[in-house]
Amino acid sequence: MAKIAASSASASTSTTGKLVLRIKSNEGMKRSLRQTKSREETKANQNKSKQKIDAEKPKKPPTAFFYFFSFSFLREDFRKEYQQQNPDVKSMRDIGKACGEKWKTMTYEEKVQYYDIATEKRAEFDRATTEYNKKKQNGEYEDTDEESEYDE
DNA sequence: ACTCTGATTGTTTGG
DNA sequence: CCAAACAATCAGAGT
Repeated sequence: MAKIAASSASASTSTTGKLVLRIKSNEGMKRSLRQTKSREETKANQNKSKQKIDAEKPKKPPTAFFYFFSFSFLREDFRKEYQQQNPDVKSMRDIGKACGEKWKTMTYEEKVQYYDIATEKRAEFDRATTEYNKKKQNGEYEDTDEESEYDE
């Protein structure tokens, strides 16, 4: 069973985006991602731009898994226990793997909790995107859409 | 000392 | 539809 039916509670919301559930062998997924975010943060820090600029494109909200991930870190039990079980483990990646594995083993009901949070967050993100789009319409940025071509 | 990388899955977005 | 990118976390490792 363990089949993640697309008819999830979050799916009921039927947000603007279409939820395409496709479970494929993503084994070959590329993991070489460039987490340039660190640089952005550092850069921002150097810039002393503590205030976040809403004008920027809204960043992608953390997924359910990420919430679970962060939550696990908040849970001292998890970290402590894991460290006790794996004293050799430095920390990050290994725990991530464990989390991922556990995540897959988690039941739908367990995951739905995080999914719900992620769904709500997505709604806000969607709203932010809309507002961002609106702002763009004001002609605030260089982002010249292809549709901006109209006779004059 | 400061900055980056590393790994996990899910969601986003563009072509 | 497919593929690539990017979201947070923290400590280790490199310069």
